[in-house]
Amino acid sequence: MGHSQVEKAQNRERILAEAARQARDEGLESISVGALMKSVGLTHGGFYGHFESRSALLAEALEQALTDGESRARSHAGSGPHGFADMFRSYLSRTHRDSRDRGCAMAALACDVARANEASRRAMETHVEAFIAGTARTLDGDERKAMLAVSAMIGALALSRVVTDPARSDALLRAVRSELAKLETVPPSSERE
Amino acid sequence: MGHSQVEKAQNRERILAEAARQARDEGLESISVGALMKSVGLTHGGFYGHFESRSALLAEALEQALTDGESRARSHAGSGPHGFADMFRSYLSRTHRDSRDRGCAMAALACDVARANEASRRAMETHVEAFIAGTARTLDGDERKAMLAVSAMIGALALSRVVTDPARSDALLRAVRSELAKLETVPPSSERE
DNA sequence: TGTACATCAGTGAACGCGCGTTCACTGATGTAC
DNA sequence: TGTACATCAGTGAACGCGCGTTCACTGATGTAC
Repeated sequence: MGHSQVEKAQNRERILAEAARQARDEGLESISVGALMKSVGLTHGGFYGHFESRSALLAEALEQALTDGESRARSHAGSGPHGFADMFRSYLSRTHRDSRDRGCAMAALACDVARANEASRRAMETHVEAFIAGTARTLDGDERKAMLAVSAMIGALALSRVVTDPARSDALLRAVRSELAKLETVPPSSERE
Repeated sequence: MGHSQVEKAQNRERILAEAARQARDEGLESISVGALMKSVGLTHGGFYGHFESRSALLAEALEQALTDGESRARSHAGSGPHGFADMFRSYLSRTHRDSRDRGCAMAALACDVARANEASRRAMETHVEAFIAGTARTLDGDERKAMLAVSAMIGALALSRVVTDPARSDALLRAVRSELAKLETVPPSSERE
C-alpha cells in the first residue's frame, strides 16, 4: 500500500474528528476501534500507528469534541454583537438539538463524564468554567446569573433530546429561551439585593 | 440448592434495585449480567429465571431508577410545606450531588437516554413532564418558569458532578439555588408582560 | 536526473478475554395422598 | 401429621461472538548516491 507522511497526519485528524463525532452521537464508551477505523476507510490494525490505545484515543476525542462544540457555539453567535441573547438563542435552537454529533459536547456527554475518571472530568470542567465566564461577560459580570443560565442551557438541551413529542421538545426550548431573556434585563429595582 | 417462591420474588427485587443503583452510578450500558448477579450474591445463570434478557432488564432498571429518584425527591421535600424552595434546595444539595446512585435518574442518565431507543426516551419523558408539572404547581402554574427551573436543576446537578474542584462545585449549586429563589418572588411590577 | 534501497503507513490473520446466553444438573420446596 | 414425589430456583460449565491488541507482511514513499 504505502502512504505518505502527509497522508498519515491527515488520517490521524480524520480518525480523531470521527471519534469526536461518534462520541457525541453515541457516547464515548460506545466507540469501537474497528468500527471507527472502518468509518474512515481504514482497517483496524492501522489504528495503533496513530494512538497508543483505545483509552488514549477516548481522552483525545473528548477534548476534541469539547473544542469542536465550543468553536461551533462561537461561530453560531454570528458576526453580530456577541450578546447573551444571540448566544442562548442559537444554543437552544432546534438545529442544535437535532445535530447532537456536531453540537456542544457538554450537553451531549455531561452525564458520562460525571462518572468518568478525573482526567475526563477536568477536561470538561475547563470548558464548563469557560462557558460560565464567557456568559458572565455578557451579563455584566454576574457569575451567579451565568451559572444559572449555563445550567439551564445545558439541562434544557439535554432534556429536549430526551422528549419524544416534537411539540413538547420545541416548547421546552422556547420556554427556556423566553425565561432566559428576562435575565438580561436589569431588575426594575435593586431593592432585593 | 432450592429456594422458595417467596425468596425468588425477593431476589428479583434485589436484582432490579441493584441494577437501578448501578445504572445511576455507572451508566445503563455498563451493567453486566455477571457482575450484577454477583453483587446480589447469586450466579449469572440464574439471571434468566428472572429476566428475559439483559436488554429487558435495562428497560426495567431505567424505570425503577426513575421511580426511585422521584420518590426520593418527594421524601426530600420533607414534611413541611412542599414549596418550590424546599424542593430545589434539597435537589441542589451537596448530599444529592454526592449520592448519584440513589438520586435523580434524570440528572444521572439524561445524556445516555437522549441517545437510547424510543422506549427509554419515552420512559424518561414521562418523568420529565411530571417534574415540570409538579414544579409548575409550586410556581402559580407558570409552566415556562417551571421548565427553566427543571432545566437548571438537572443541568446544575449534572455539571456539579463534572466539576472536580469542590469549592467551585459547591459554588455552582449555591449560585443556582440563589438564582432560582428569585423565580418564586412575584416580579415587583407586571409592566414587562 | 535517475537508480537502489531503507523506511514505514497500512493490511489482515491471529490472540486472549469478557460478555450474554444456554442447558444439564442439584437439591430444597411444597403439594398430593 | 407424615411420607413420596414433582416442581423449580439457582448452579456452573460451556457456547459463540465481538472486542482490543499484536505482529509478520506489503508495497509506495522518500532519501542517499
